[in-house]
Amino acid sequence: MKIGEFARQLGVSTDTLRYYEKHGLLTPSSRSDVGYRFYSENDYKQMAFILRAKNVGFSLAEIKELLQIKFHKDQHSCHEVKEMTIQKRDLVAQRIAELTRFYDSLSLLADKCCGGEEPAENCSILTTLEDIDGLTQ
Amino acid sequence: MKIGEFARQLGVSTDTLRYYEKHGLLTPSSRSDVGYRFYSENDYKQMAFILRAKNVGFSLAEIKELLQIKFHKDQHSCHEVKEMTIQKRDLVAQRIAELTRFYDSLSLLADKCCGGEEPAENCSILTTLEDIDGLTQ
DNA sequence: ATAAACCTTGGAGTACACCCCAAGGTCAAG
DNA sequence: CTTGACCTTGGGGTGTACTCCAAGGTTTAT
Repeated sequence: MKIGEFARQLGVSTDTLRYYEKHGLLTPSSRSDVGYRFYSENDYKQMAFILRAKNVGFSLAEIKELLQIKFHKDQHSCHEVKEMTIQKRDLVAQRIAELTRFYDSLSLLADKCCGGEEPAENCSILTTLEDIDGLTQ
Repeated sequence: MKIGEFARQLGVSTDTLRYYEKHGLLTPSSRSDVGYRFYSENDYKQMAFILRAKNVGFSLAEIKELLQIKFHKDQHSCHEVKEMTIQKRDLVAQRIAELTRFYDSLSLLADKCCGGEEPAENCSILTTLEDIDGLTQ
C-alpha cells in the first residue's frame, strides 16, 4: 500500500508518516524501484499501536522505547526486557490512579449539581470545586 | 507569598507561573504597590489542581476549560455547568479505559516472559508483543 | 500524449509549553 | 548605604510534534 492510502486508512497525514519514519518509529517495509514507500499489514499494526500509545499520553520518545522492547531482542537479555516491560506497566498504573482521582472528583461534582436552568452562582457544584483539592487527595 | 517562594513550594519555575498568568490559568490574587505578585492559599490550591491535571495528560487549554467551570458561574446555567463536567468526566473515563488496555497488555507480556539471562530472541514476551494488537483490542 | 493525481526530498513555518537572558527596579541585612 | 537576593517586563531560544510548501519525478485515466 502506498503512503496516501495508508495515511487515509489510519487517519493521519502523509507528513506524519514521513516524520515517524525519520524519527525511527515506523519504517515502511519496502520501497518501489523509484522510491515510493510501501506499507504492509504489519506496518499497519505497528502504526495502530503507535496511535493508541499516543492517545493515552505517551510521547513519541516513550513509544520508541516501547517499540524497542521488540526491536532490541538480540542485544538485550530476557531479564532486561522483562524489567523494562514492568517499569512501563507501573508507569501506566500510576497514570491510571491519578486519572481515577480526577474521575471521582468530576463525578462527585456532577452528582452534587442540581442541573437546573438558573445561573450556577449558588450551585453546590461550584462550592465543591473550590475544595477540589480536598476531594482529590 | 511572593513568586519565588510560591514557585519553590510548588516545584515549578517563576517563568512557568508568569507563563500561566499570561495564558489565563492562574492570576495571583494581588500585587504589591510596586507590582510584585502575591499568591494566596487559594492560588496554591488552584496551582496544585493545574499541576495534577497536567500530570494526567490534560493540555493547558483543557485545564483552562476545567477551571472555567468555576469562573463562568455567572454566565452559565447550572445545567450547562453540569453538562460540561460530565463531558470532561467521560473523556477521563475513556482515557482510563485505554490506559487499562495498555496495562493489561504489558502485564501479559511480563507474565509470559521467563526473565532469564539469555538473549531475549526466543522469549515468548516478544512473540506476544508481535501480536499486541490482538491483545489490546 | 497530456492532465490529474499521486509520489519524492528538503527545508521552512507553526503551536505548545516552557526556559533563559537583559536591563532595570525593590528590599533586607550588615 | 551598599551588597545581594529578590522582583519586574520584554523578548529571544528550545524541544516536541507536526504542517506546509517547492521543485521535481511517476502513474493512471481519458
